[in-house]
Amino acid sequence: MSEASERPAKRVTVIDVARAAGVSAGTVSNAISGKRKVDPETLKRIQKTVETLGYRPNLAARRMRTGRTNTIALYSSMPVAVAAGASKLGFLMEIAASAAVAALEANMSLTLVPPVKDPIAALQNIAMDGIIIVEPEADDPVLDLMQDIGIPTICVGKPAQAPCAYVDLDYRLMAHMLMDHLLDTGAKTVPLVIGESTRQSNIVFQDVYRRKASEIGMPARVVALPEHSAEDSATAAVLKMLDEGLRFDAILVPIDAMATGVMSALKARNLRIPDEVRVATRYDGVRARTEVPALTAIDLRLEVVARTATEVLIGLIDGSRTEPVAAAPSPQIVVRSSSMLQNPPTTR
Amino acid sequence: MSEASERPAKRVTVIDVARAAGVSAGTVSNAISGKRKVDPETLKRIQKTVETLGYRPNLAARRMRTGRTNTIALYSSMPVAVAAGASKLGFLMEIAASAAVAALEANMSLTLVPPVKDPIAALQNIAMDGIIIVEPEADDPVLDLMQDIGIPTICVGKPAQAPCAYVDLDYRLMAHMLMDHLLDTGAKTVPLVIGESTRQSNIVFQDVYRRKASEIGMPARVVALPEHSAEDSATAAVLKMLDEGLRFDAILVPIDAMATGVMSALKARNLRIPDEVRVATRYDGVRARTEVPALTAIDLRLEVVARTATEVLIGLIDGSRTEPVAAAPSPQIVVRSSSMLQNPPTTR
DNA sequence: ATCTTTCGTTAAAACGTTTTAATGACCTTA
DNA sequence: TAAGGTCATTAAAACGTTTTAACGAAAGAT
Repeated sequence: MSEASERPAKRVTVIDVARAAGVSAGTVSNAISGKRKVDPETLKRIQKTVETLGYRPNLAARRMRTGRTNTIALYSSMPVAVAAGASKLGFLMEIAASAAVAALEANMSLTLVPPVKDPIAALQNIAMDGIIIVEPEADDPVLDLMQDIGIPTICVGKPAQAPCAYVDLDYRLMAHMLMDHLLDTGAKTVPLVIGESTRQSNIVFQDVYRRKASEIGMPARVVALPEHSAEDSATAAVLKMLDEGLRFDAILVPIDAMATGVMSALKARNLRIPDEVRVATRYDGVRARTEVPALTAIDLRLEVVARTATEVLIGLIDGSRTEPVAAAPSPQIVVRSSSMLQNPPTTR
Repeated sequence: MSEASERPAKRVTVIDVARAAGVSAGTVSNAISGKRKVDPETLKRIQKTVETLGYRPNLAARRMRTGRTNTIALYSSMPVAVAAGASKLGFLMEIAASAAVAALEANMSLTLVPPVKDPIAALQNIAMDGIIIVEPEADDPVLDLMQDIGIPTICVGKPAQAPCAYVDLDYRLMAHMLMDHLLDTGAKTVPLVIGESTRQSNIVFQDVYRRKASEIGMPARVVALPEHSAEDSATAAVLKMLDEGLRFDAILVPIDAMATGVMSALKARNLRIPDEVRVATRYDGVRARTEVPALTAIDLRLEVVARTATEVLIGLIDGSRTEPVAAAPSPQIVVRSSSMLQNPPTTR
């Protein structure tokens, strides 16, 4: 309090400490970092001096010298409508929270790069040792850039480009779980409403869906929609289907914003959920839970995914890790009212 | 692609650019920053050289020289149970998303400091020009530290300490809105379940509650609980009240984790909500919305709050802003089933 | 024609740290 | 006692940028 009122002209540097402790700057550095051995006696003296002078290292100088920034960036290319959602929450932020904690435990900090118009420009002003890219697109320019300039990178969700570390989200398994669940409710006709971008999740869901459909002799009906106006275009698309006389007893809508749109359409045409139509989506986030009725979805185990990604990335940065592909935790299906029949069929 | 396979020994520096363009390093610096005037001819030449050489400034060096890090930190002291909640989402992340976007627009980046055991230690490793502190406690050590070392600081929610910039969340207004709403439903006895910490929101809610109670001649009943085990202790406390024969027809539970706990207790004793007991909480987050029945809560306008806080903070950092207290956006009450009567009383 | 301004540019200093190579002091071994 | 080896320490270099003060040339004022 008393000394806080003074406006101290100079910040205290390692040289000040050295002078006060009667040693050289190098020794102070060694004492603080513990990288080299220093006499216990002098060590104690230096520590005391650091304390009394209130020395706090200049991180920028340290970083310039060492070349390390102790920062990792978290980036997502998902359009805001999907990534941030109505309340700016969701998937990305769930990952951010866990990644930040994991990073802090390794004395790193996490910088957020939310979806903006020009992410490349934004990234130029962010110093980082590595980056986590969430759900990269097929030719994600940010991923390409990072590869080019040699920044350690890990993706959450397998990237289409070959050589990049990733933590898989196992969309294949998720697609199977959801499809099987819907079919278990006795559904015979199950369209797929999905994003039209080249994101890996879209591709895999579509692939699994088509295989399963042909396997059980169900006509495949895929509705691919733009992600930027996800909710509205989903509503429109489903209304169109219904008004053309197309009927179905379940519908799979991986992208939650689209699921919300689909629900609107179904309700607008007075279809009872789940009795007449069962609905399932992928990400068990706010949208899935607050929809009425609540949507069946999948617990992606994002805390585990984010922590794993962060730890692998730090391994890459340190150069200590050799195996860049980490196993994904098993997702869990969360069955909710949107697909929960009172009297489920006993056979498939 | 082709040149990416080489492992280039040296990174290209401002001196390389200068040499290639036939000017001095200083001129290159001026050309890039635009701080000083440089001949259009040379400017163009330098830009071209930067392009062909693929020069990317070393941010650490720049930061060391200028003393600016272009980073702001986002910190919350709230215990994890409240801040992160069951799904690690919520309040803090909602602020983070908006703040990050606002920061990026000013060429700053946002670093997350999630609640960990020793935030002071964590902060030591984070370089920042300023910090946003979310809901500081009465003698928040982080706030004190930042004040001491003179880092520009802004709080979201008015701090108890006097001299610090803040964006108010106007708890007073929120408390009034919620109390008035509950009383409007005809409630005669309305206990308050609240956190026992010295956080400003707790203090204000209690104050408003007591005034209003004495004003209308209602016996004030305040249950102050520890925040670290919010949900469980709220359940236990309410069960105890009920089992001691205490009755009430509404209950105000500002902290959403506690509201969840209160709901469990009410349901355990078979009290019908909202018919027998109305429930309201403050933050309209995942918990409020996913509770069954959904909880009446307040839209805090966090996107606006976060953006404002970020902009004010950047003003403080630049030294351009003189007025450190920004007006809070008006919160909106969101009435949900937990307090929505079929036949509301016509008079208070 | 000379004196002052303005303008674009530059060489050198400075930012605060870590690392390198060198220096003694002290101990061990022969 | 001399040679070799640790050990803790140090002076100086290096990291890559921005800023400062100085400079010459061109332009304007007297």
